[in-house]
Amino acid sequence: MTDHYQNIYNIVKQIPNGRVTSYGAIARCIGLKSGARMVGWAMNSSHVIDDFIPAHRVVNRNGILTGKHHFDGETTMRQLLESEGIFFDGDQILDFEKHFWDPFVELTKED
DNA sequence: AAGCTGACTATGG
DNA sequence: GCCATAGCCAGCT
Repeated sequence: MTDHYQNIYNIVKQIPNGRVTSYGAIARCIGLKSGARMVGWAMNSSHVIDDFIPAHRVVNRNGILTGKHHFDGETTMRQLLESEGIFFDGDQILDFEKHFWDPFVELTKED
């Protein structure tokens, strides 16, 4: 396998517009024992690959934009999500559960 | 080679 | 509800 990285990217790329998920959710979804940190690390490396990775749709379990500093601007991540219809309280997503996109559901339904 | 850091999470005080 | 610890492990110095 191309390592868990490819799996992570695969999941993140499937996050629909206006939805978000957490690092831990992705990690567990692909059975990543390494923990959620590796997911974040993968995001950091996502800028090297050709695929577009909507990393702004990946936040921590609290719905907080912990990775905003890795974008062009400190508000880029938030503005991207706001443009997708997500509201914020500072750096925290409002109604996080409503916007939460569970990778398990997507992989389970598989229609 | 050894140590530090980090886009995390869970647990305990 | 905030602060400290611990588990996790890939990259960087």
